[in-house]
Amino acid sequence: MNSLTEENYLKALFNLSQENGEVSVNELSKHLQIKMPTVTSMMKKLSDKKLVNYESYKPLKLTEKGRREAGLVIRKHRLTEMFLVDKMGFGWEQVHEIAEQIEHIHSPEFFEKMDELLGYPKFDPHGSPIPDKTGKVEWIHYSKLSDCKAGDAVKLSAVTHSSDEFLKFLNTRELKLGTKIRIKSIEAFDGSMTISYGKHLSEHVSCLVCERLLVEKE
Amino acid sequence: MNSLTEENYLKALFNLSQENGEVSVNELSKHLQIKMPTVTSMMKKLSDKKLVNYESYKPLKLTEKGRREAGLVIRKHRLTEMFLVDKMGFGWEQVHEIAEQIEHIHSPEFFEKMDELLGYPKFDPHGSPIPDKTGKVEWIHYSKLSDCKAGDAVKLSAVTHSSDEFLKFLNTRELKLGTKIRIKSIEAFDGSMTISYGKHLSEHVSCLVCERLLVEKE
DNA sequence: TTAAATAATTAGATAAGACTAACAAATATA
DNA sequence: TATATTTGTTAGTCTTATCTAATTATTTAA
Repeated sequence: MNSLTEENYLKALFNLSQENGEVSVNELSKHLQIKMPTVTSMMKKLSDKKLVNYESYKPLKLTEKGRREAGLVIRKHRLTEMFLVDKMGFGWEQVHEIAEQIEHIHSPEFFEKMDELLGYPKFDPHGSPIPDKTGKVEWIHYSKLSDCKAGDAVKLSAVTHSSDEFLKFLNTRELKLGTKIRIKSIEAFDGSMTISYGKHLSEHVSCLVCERLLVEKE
Repeated sequence: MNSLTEENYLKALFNLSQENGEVSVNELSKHLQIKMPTVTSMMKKLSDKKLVNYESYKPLKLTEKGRREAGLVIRKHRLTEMFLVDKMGFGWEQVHEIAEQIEHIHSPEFFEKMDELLGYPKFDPHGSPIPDKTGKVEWIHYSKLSDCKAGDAVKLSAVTHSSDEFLKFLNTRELKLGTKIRIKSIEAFDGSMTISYGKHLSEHVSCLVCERLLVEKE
């Protein structure tokens, strides 16, 4: 059984290693807001538990076991977010903080019941895939809106950040998952875009926003 | 902000001091399964935080502030139990363990939403009153079934123990809250009773069980 | 290719919350 | 009332998870 703290390290490693599978101590330290020596010592501990491959001065990698256990925590997080939105009436911008706590509840029955009541959902309210009961996650490769070209027609399928402020911003612009977007133009010097969707015929969005929106080409 | 550990001590003090308002270190130690020296030092800490009136070798008493904060934890526990039973379809014997964990979630909105979805319930699935938003609880004085006389007709209104095994036992006997019970006879030597209710015309229940059933006289 | 900057580790300290062993106070019993 | 038992406290240790300061590797830049 992993402690709440260990679960948080595993989850962070899982999320950070999505790209290349490797994470530096420094990255992990910054992401968790925990000083590097503390991270180093936890990596040794998780290495003893066969959850992380750790060698001095080498990048960190989750083992298969570590990936599985991290996946199970993330499964609980995402199921919870879905439950809060679908069954309790929260907005997608409100659920991250609550799920961050509920993901550590130890009760298979509780999450089993959520899953059942939700009808076994495959994605959470931010478009992230929900790992299966073994902790495995189907990795879907969406494009960033920022990587699209002027003229492209795409569908908003997920967001990469779940902070309250960012999602509230999307709410004010009426940008939600499923929204069909057309890229009217891209500013060459800062990567910001002018897009149209629904009733919004001409909205300007910054590069930062574009990088956080994941889309599927139509 | 109290730690999870502190919350558990407060809650235990609250529950144990229902009778006379005072609890001994020994009692608290046994109830929490934590050795006495640990309890003593935590009492000093809670005393510094003005949550407990602590003096060496004197019985423990929650302060007004302590009672309020304990009440708020118990409110979260009982709202959760109600939610699990009413909105998620758990049995009353399954919810204690889960609520024991969820009661420590820090999110007023989460419990506010539960309360709203449940229609502001006054009692949990075991008949215990749910403290209000200030942590205050309406103390209702039911009788123990074991204190009733032969011939009494009563209604089962609450149970004093929420363990899985005990509640499963009540399930098998189809004893639920609201059940009208008539006491047919009482064994003088062990206090066990023969009772009738619903389709059960003659059930024998031990003294231990009678002490855990709270009833209202009709 | 050496010096500077960055990243990582080691060593040692601290706080929370648990423990045991030993002692002291209060209560119960002979 | 004197003694035995039970209850409570003190002192000191352990573990987990954090920190800072100092040191060592590695990487980057001159």
